[in-house]
Amino acid sequence: MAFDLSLMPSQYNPFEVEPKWQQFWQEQGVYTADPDQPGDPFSMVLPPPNVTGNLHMGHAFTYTLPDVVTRYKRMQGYNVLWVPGTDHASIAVHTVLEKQLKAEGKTRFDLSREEFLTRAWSWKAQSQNNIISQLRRLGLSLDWTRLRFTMDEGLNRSVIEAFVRLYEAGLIYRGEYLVNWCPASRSAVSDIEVDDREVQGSLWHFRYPLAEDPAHYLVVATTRPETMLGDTAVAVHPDDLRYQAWIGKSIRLPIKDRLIPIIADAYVDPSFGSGCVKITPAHDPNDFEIGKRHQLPMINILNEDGSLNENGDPFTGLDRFVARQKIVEWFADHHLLDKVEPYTHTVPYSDRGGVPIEPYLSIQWFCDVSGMAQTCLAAETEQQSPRFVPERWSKVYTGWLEKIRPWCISRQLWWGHQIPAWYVLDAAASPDKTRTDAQAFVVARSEAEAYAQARQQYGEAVQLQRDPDVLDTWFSSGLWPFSTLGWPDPTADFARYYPNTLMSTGFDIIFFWVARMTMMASHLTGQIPFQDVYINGLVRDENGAKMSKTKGNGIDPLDLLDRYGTDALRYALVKEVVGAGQDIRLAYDRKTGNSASVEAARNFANKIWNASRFVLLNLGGQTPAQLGSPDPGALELADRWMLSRLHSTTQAVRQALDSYGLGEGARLLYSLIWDDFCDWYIELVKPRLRQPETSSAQTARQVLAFVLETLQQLLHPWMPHITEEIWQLLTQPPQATSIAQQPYPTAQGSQINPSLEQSFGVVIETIRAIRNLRAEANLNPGQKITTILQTQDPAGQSILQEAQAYIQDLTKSETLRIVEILDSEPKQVAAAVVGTIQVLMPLAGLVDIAALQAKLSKDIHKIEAEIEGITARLSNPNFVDKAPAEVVASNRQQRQELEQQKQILSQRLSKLI
RNA sequence: GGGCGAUUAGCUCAGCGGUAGAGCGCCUGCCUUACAAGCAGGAUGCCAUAGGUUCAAAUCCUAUAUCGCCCACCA
Repeated sequence: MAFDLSLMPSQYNPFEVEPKWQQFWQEQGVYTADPDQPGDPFSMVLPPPNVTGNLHMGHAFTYTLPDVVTRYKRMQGYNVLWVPGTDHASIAVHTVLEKQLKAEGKTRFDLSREEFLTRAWSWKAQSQNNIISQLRRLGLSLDWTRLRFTMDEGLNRSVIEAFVRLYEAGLIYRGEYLVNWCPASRSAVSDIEVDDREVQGSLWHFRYPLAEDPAHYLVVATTRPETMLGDTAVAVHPDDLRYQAWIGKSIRLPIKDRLIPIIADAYVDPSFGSGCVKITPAHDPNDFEIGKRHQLPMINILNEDGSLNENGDPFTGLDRFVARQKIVEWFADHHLLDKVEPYTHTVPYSDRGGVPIEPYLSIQWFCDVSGMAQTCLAAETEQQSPRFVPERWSKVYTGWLEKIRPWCISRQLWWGHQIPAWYVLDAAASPDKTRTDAQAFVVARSEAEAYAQARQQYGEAVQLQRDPDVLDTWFSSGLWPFSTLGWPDPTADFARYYPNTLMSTGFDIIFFWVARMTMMASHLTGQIPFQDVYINGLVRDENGAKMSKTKGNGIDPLDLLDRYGTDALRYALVKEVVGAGQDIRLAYDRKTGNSASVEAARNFANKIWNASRFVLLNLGGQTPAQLGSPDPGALELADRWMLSRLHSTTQAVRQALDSYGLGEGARLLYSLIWDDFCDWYIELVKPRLRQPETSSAQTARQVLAFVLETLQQLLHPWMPHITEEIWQLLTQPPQATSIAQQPYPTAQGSQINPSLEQSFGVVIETIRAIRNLRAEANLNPGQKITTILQTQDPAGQSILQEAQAYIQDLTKSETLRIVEILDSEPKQVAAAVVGTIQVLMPLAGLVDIAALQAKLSKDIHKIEAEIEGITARLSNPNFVDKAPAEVVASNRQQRQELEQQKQILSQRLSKLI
């Protein structure tokens, strides 16, 4: 039965093949994990993409890498679970929705919380569908039956449980904190929403008179004069000799006429400015820390909209920037303005509001993570748990844990997990976040539980109001490795797949996410949540710049998928990866939308496709199983060479994959498939297949079938779709099954033959030399020639004899003579040397004597230079004494060979003249 | 200011102790019944600079320069 060619057009079409198998995998549940099945577990959770917008190139990269690992592990027989999901991303979703509201001329405060959340959920539904279909297009082997969302019912239960447990352990508390406040949007913003801009400002130097002696003053400098209204101290360095006498005395604060102390704190840099710093604990993070150290009062002078409050008297009601001017004028008028300098400094701006943010004192919820951090540090330094790949990221992780600070977990937003704390209402007052409040509250898993608790403590008539704030998104993300497995319930998944085997993510979220997961997990589950952390770098644009929305230099992965197919994009991204954690640059032409590197990968796919087409055309419809294994005794030289290459590469690929060498594995297979299999083996086997009835042809078919199937399995982790298609066409499995479920090829040491590979290399070089002579003589491709190979080396003789038919065929030599000694000397001969083999091509009337002469001379010069180098080395006694014997021996042998080559070339040259 | 990467062919990058490799691009021939998204052949490199270790350095060490990232940011 002949192969139906219509199944394989001469160009590979990923757009037909890829959706077909994505659907097949889904329908067959190929990636659905079963905890009851055998096999060592290999488990991962997908870093959940935000439910905002589309997948970008970073996602394509950071998700393809672990997919390669996962597919490898699955084929190795592990019981694999890879859990997909999405993240609710409080801030990002708020940003999107509030932008929509703004277009309608509203703010979220014009809506009820319920109305806002309804909008948020519908946005989420739409966005999640979009993202899921894009993840599917990447061909990721995720278990979709276990899809989670960080705000779904089960995860909400995990979050509430975690909060209550941490609270009950005394690790969650309320406290004062300076948040980044955006006066324009009247909300707190996170650090990542703060955009540092360099601005040309001024540094104002104010004189602060001493209380007991107004004639003397200290000079303090500030970039924000209005904050002086909230000053509660002036600080100097404790060792600063200039101010020793002042420490402990008081300043009479101008305008406010308030007495504030002069304190000593090592934070102050004596060499900067006057060495005196005004301290405004309620409006500056550093001052806040100093204020706490010295128990200074914290005076908030601002309203939520950035105007001055009653503490800002006499400027109450003025905008902060208007007040700034007034205050500067006041100091100037009172001869207390020492000087004004132009000053360039960075000012934090709100991404959302586009105005400078204010550090703003408020009551927030905190998590004391210091104990967890210590546990994680000990695990990392003592047991390398988790193990970072590459290892250098471990330092980033431990460095952050070492200087850990309390984690502010409350956010003044609506979309997210609402904090499970209820305030006891006394005078029907809502909780006031701007002052230290002594308001009573209870923390509980539900409102009913909260009331039960409150009634017990405060009597039956008690009324409760839930804290309106939500938790930092990273709080739920921090539970992701175990909340997705059903925690806190003792589920089968949790028992089987926790802790995870691998966490694969970008370096940018080691702090935000990886450390939060290890800390939360260490406390709540008593375990580090994953064994290995594989850190990937960035995908940079064609100029090496980081892709970002603001720069607008992103490259849309969907465009590249549409143009080249999924396998091509996957392969192009992974092939670039060296070791791990290295950034990659993606070639891209912004005008045409072409990407040279993805195109090269697409061409590689097409090459595989056509090689498979050739094999299938020659197998007569038989599968590898039907053809059976070749009789070892029937294997010919090329067969043995191909099998050796296949097995030695298999070994190298497995070694690479075992140490996360994903790019190296990709490159090894490229060369095996394109160079060894296509350029050499298929070409060598063609003459045998022209006589299909012979046993030589049958052996070739058996080897071709076996090698092709093995290649698909080897390559499958990188290019899952095309390998599935070819494998199905080739093996025609009777039942629905996927290549993803086949065992990964194992290398058989008995088939690996280095000396065969080496001597076959001589054959290849000889063929190349003959082809080169043909090309230089400008012979027509069809022109038949006679070739003479001369060598006295017995090993050379024997390999050439064995490969005679190959050489003759691939060089179109009508006659090929292999001799030890040249009998007759033809007149006009093109010549070259391979090792100790002399290659001669009699070409009466066709040889350009002058050109050949020049070429031979050039070769001789090159060899002489090499001989000189080796001779210098060998005549150095230190080298001969100290270098390993085999290195010395190989140098000697090399020199001998080069001398022979030189001799042959010189003879040839002399005969030419 | 502290830390981490990178610097190899025109471009993008491998190699990481025994004197250089790939893909793309370029040049020359080819539509050779698997593939022109291809085949054959070819040209191209003081491996950033300066020291050091070593018999031997693109490869290890130390500085320097340039580029890039992260963290902390002096009122």
